[in-house]
Amino acid sequence: MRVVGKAGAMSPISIKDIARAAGVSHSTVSRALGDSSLVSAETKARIQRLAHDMGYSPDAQARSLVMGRTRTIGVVVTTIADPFIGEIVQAVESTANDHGYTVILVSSNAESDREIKAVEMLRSKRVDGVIVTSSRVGALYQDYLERLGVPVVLINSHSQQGGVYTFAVNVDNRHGGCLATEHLIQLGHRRIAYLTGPADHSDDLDRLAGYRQALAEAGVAFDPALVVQGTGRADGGKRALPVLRALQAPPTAVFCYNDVTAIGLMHAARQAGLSIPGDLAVVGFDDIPFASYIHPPLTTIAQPKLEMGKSAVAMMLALVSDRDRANATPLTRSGQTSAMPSRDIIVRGRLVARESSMGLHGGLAAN
Amino acid sequence: MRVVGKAGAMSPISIKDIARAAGVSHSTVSRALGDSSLVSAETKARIQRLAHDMGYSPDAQARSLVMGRTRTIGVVVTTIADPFIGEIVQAVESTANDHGYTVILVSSNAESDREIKAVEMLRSKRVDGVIVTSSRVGALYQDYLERLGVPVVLINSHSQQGGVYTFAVNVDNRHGGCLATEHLIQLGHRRIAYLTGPADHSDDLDRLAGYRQALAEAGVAFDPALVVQGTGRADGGKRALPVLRALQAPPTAVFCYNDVTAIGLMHAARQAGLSIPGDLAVVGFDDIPFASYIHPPLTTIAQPKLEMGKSAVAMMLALVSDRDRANATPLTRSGQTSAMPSRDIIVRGRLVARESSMGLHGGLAAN
DNA sequence: TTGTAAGCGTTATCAG
DNA sequence: CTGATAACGCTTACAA
Repeated sequence: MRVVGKAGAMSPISIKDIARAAGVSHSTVSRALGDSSLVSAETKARIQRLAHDMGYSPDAQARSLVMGRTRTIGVVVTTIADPFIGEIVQAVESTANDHGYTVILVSSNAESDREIKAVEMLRSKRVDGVIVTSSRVGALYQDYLERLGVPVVLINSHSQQGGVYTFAVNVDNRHGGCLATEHLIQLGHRRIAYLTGPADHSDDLDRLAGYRQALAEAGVAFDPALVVQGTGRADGGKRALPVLRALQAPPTAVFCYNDVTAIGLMHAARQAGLSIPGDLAVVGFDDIPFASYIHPPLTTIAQPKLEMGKSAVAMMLALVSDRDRANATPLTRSGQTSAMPSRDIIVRGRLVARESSMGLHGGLAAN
Repeated sequence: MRVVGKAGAMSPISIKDIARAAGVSHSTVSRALGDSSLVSAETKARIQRLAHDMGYSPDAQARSLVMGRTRTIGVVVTTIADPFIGEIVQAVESTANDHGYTVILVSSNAESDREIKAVEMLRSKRVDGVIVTSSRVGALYQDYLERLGVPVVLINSHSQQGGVYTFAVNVDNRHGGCLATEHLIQLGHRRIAYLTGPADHSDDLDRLAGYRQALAEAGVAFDPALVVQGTGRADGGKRALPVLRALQAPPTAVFCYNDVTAIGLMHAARQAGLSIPGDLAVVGFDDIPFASYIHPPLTTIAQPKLEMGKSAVAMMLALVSDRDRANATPLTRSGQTSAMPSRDIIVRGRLVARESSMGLHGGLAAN
């Protein structure tokens, strides 16, 4: 049974406390703890033991104050209660941790006042960099991010114009749109709708472009009536169904901006008595965890979320150490250095064919 | 067009810079910025203007160093790529932010080495408190948490024994288990299975207890064969199906530890050609966002996630300010103070009846 | 009302 | 190898 001692808010022990206990100066303790070669192996060992026994924990704030970096990155999301964002953040957080970095999480709910408040907070905390996920980064917001003076890496976010500090990791939306549409064409569909995400989202426009490209390559005429407005949320899919059915020549297949939209659409279709994929084949985008668990399992374009998170952190870290190195030689406008070959990383998604597009015994999956 | 100036890593401006520009001492600046009454309204305004114009941002670390608190809380989760946890964290993060607190997110993947690394990190960052979500807090882990010396609030987590600093917000699992089971009994089911979560999880045991209580109150005999082991993940539901079907007297309904398990079960059932709820009625627990979007929509016990997140933060903040106040009067073992009436908050879930238990025209939902 | 000085816990520079 | 000493940016007695 361990004696706990006074449970009150005792301030944690510092290197000075250890110094006193060890009969040395606090700088020697600092060196010993930092495994410096300027301390005799003997006293080093002694001090390290002592520090351990006394339950010493270095004060990251004090250290950061003098070191000029916090080993902390800010992660800004609209909401983490979104399965796709959740997976990205999970990847970001764990790779950051593996590299000794801590993550401060801020959610903005896509409200611009919260966004600027968030940035202000991160600035005060002196984060070494910021990663922004799945946001449409408006001009004002981007300006604030720029002024942070630290590297900013955008994941699947669109910014107005590239800024000095802004780098990005994006999925190849056009390619994904192509894959999805080609898949449906291959299954014999000719009237294929595209159910969009939120308006003015560049991801959405690129996926649409991929859709059109695939149609064109297959010699299928593009029909603007088949492009239906969604929201990027489940309700968008729900509300789109009646619109699709009201068309003179309704589609036999729908490519949706994302999985959540597709799920909303399928839900509504089912309630309307439509069979999927019999009456309507559906393809989503993202491959959220539940895509394979809904009924029918959703065909989708899988984004390599883990890879994207890792890449974003790697990019961030490269930028940070870059800046360290470049104290007298600041980043050039192009931001090119040996360690940082490019300011944009594009990763490709892959088609995950499931039953929502081809049924249990349909097309490619026949067995 | 704004001139950006040297893009290099210029250190941000400090109160000394402002002091120099304003022709006053840095302490006057500090006071002015802190809106102290010890500065003439005139100079105060002048300094505040200046600070704004110069783009000043206070250094939270320096401030924390002298103030002794960081206004930062650590949030530890197993993984945020879990819809339930995601929603809790969302609630925690936004309420914390509303109160001027920043959230450091750490995910442990339920690996004990990561858990202790996480705690060590939070300690170094000098967080004012820690909130732990949905973990089985093992003895070792809890010991580490205790030694942090800051308040710890557990959300839906079970700890071995209450420690000095450990407080909790929990859903009433027994009550939830009761609700779910009563619902199935009311629909006429008598052979009702319980599909468990991960082994040795107290949540699971309490839900089981609620299940048994409801059975007993309805005069239905408890059959141990109907308690089938799951994992808390979708695969648990999947693997449980054959076990359930192999029983001499298979159940007509299943209450699952959580929604994810229920979804895995329903998925498997569907592939096996069973109809839900016709062949098997299913009830989950949590009410994750997708519960209403799967097919059939899942009947479940909704946890008040927003309320739980808010309560946890409120509790945390109360504990923190408590400790502030109690510099000379440390917390007693009971931790009772005026502001903190109880060390445990229990919230009740509510039944959300959907089609997985009663079909479109079944029971209560008939219209 | 303002300035001076000390101190928070570190690291780093410079003598010894 | 080790110890003073300064510095990081801030708050806060204590003096003026």
